Parts: sequence; C-alpha cells; structure tokens
Amino acid sequence: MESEINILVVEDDNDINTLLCDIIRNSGYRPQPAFSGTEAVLYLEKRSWDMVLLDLMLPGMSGEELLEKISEQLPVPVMIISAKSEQQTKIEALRTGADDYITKPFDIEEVSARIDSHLRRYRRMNQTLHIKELNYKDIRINTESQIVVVNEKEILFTAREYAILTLLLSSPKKVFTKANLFESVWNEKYYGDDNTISVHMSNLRSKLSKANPHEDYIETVWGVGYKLKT
Amino acid sequence: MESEINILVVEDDNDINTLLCDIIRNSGYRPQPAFSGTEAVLYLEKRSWDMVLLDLMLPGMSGEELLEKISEQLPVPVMIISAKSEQQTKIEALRTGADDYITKPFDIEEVSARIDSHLRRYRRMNQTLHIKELNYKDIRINTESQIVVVNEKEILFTAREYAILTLLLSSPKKVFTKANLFESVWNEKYYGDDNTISVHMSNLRSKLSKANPHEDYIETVWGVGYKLKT
DNA sequence: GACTTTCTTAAGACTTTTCTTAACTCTTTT
DNA sequence: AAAAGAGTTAAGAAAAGTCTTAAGAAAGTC
Repeated sequence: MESEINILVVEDDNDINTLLCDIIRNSGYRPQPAFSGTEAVLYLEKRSWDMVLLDLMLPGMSGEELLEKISEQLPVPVMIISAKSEQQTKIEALRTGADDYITKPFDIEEVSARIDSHLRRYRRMNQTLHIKELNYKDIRINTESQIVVVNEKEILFTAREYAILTLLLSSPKKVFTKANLFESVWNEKYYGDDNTISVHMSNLRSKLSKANPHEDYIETVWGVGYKLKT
Repeated sequence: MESEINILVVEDDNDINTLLCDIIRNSGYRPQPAFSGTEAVLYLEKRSWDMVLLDLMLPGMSGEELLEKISEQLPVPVMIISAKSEQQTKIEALRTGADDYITKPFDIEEVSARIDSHLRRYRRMNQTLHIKELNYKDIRINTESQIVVVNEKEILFTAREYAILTLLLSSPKKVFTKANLFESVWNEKYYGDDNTISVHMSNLRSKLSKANPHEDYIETVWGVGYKLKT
C-alpha cells in the first residue's frame, strides 16, 4: 500500500490556492485546500500533515497567529507564501518558526522544488526520530516498528487491520462512521451498502479477543459506527 | 556542556566569506571559512558539520559539483548563497539536494534567520551518532572500515547492499518501508511500483544465507516493508 | 578504451491479503 | 413481534505485493 504525502494549503485567494494545489498534485502529493485560518485549524486537528503552505494575509485568524500556533504545537514544516515582501515580516516569520518564505508572485517550478527539498529532508529526519506510541488498555502500538502488543503478546495484523486499529487508537473517544473509516483507511468515497468493514471489524475483534479473551475493545455505536470502549 | 554548532562557509570572495562568518559567530555558532571546493572537501572529510553555506561560483571544483557530492554522501543541510539569480540554476540546486537558495546581495538578518530556521529543524538529526560497531545476531559491522563479518566470515557487500544492511542494523526492531529505504539509501523520492529493492533484498539474503545457512536475518512484513527478524 | 563490477529493469511465478458474496444469526429499535 | 441494522462465517475470486532470474545499462577500474 502506498503511503500518501499530505500537504495543507492555507490561502484565501481561490485562484492561487488552486494553483498551489495543482503544483502539489503534479509532484505526486495530496493537497488539501483551506481558505481561512480557522478552517486550517480544523484540518490540523483532524489528522497529521507532512507540510503546510501558508499565506500570511487571511480572513479571521491571521497567518502569523496560525504560524505561531503550529510551530508551538506541531512538528510539521511550514512554508510561507506571501505577498508581503518586507524584510522585517520575512525575518519575523522565519524566527517564529517558518521553514521557508517565498514572496508572490512566485515561480511555479521553484515552489515545487522547495516543497520537494523540505519533504526530502524532513522525511529523513522523521525516519530516525519521531517514534510514536499509541496506547489503549493493554494494547500498545509502536508506530515505528509497527509492532502491536496486546496483553503482552505480539499480534500480527494485516496492513488494513493495522490501519483501522491505529486510526481508532489515534482518537480513543471519537466515534468513527463507516464513511470515516472508508475515507481514512481506503482513501475512497463510501457509498454505503457494504459489509467489507463489518468483515474487517469482525476479524480485528477476533484477533484481539484471541490475545485477551477477558477484554472487549471495540464498541459498536448503533446506526453510527465504531469507537473504542471507554 | 553545550555542544558547539559548526558551520562550514564555502565562498571564494574574502569579504563575503568574512561577512558570513561574522553573521554565524554573532548567532552563537562556530564558522569555518573555506575558499575553494577542494578545501571544503578536506574539511567535510575531517569532521561532521551542522550546516554548510555554499557559493556556486568557486575556483577549481564548482559549487554544483560539490553540492552533488555532499548531498549524496552526507546528511548535512546545505544553503546556497549565490550571485546566480536565474530560476533554472536555483531549481537545479534545490533538486540536487540544496535545502535553501538565496541570492546575492543578501540581507544579513534574513541569512541569519534562515540559518537559525534550518538548524532549529534539523539540529537534532545532525547530532551524528558516532556508532562504530553495529551488531545483530552473528553479523558484525565496523562502520569505519566497512568490514562486515557474518558467522566469523568476512563478507563483501556492494555499496547499496552495505547501505541497506547498516540501515536495518541501525534500528533492529523497526520496519522499514520501501519508501524509507529508497529515501535513505538512494536519496530519492519513491514513486512505488519498483522492484529494485526486492532485487537487492534478494541478493542480500542470498549472500547472508551463504555465510550462515542456518540463520535467517531479514523478514518481509507484508504490505509494509522489511525488518530484521526478532 | 576495454574490462569488471554493480545496478536497474523486466517478466513470470508465486504468495498473501483483501474483496465479495451469501446465508444465517444476533441485537436493538419501533 | 416485526423490522432494521449489525455480526459472523466461509469460500472462491481478484488484487496486491513479493521473489527470483536473467540480461542489458551504467558506473567504476585499470
């Protein structure tokens, strides 16, 4: 299964946003447009990102404010793309936590090359550092080694099962609808009327209960979806 | 004790070199001037660096040539500082492995801010681990001499094979995806659908099992990648 | 420039996972 | 109790991922 690179594009101008998204798509990554700071925050909370392109002049929450928020809380590289060409603004942004700053109008090829450059280096770093541990009850997942330990026993899951499980553990309180799951794990639209997920859930539960028959991990929320048992 | 940050400044113009060194010194880092590509190579071989500032127009070995050499062999971030302002040059440099590109005449504050920005993000990674011996089961690798001993026998591996093997041994529990391997060993983006890695793995395994037929070292993790057998 | 080694590409065989379907059961809601 | 939603199981088919081999391309060496 191919791992996607996700890039958030925060830019209120529709044309520029579309252009940036096209550049990203042409490089083989997956862009997500956001047209305001507040919208960007929602996306940033929803999932993890490999990079953020950020305009400084935004409606509502300013770009600077958002930049500060991101650099304090998230390890994601941020590239500012702004019409503000004053040195002072540029320097402030870089000092606040931006990883790059380019001014409009920009050269398409250069933006593309810079995105690649940052990702290249950042991914290398991510590989050796950034070990995340996911825990829930007696389930321990090391996202680096992809080893899942349940009740002190190492359990082997298929790639899909692993994806579902880590998704659930990443937001222990959230109820995931079937559409949610389909879009996250399969990266496809969900058209309902499909028990593929049921089958996978069934297999997941059976592997889990084999490891620990006394515990119950996944809860069905009737008419909605699934969540971890609280 | 705080460890010093060392930055190599490759620039043939004496005044500019001095200026850059001053900027670096004022930021609390330790600069090392080099006035030609060949001189830079000597410094690069002598010790490890946290960052390299590089002019493209150099006597003897060109900056482009040096950049290529560095990005192939070393994980250090490189910032190009050049009078060449053509987009094509800039893009080529970024694609070759440069982490940033600024044109002369440059703004002192901006250079300073950009250096800090790169160091901030990549500093931890650059704390080059000085591992001299890698061990796993009956495999012993001396990373200085690059000699690999398996089951008391010295085995010769090709450069790629050696790179893959040391990567695996560096994190014995980690599952390396193909993208991981490609980015570390080849220093290139992975677009999937490529069995080069499979072939190298096959060759690696066959060499290893020739040295010790009773042992099994590399495990395939389906749908994910490879790891060392636990 | 010829020789050697190493790397990459391609093709086919092979393995494992995933999907789909279907029949049947269980649970909750109305 | 009936209806709707959800769960389980199993089996075959399809898809995805991997392994191996061999030959040509590229790189490095003398």
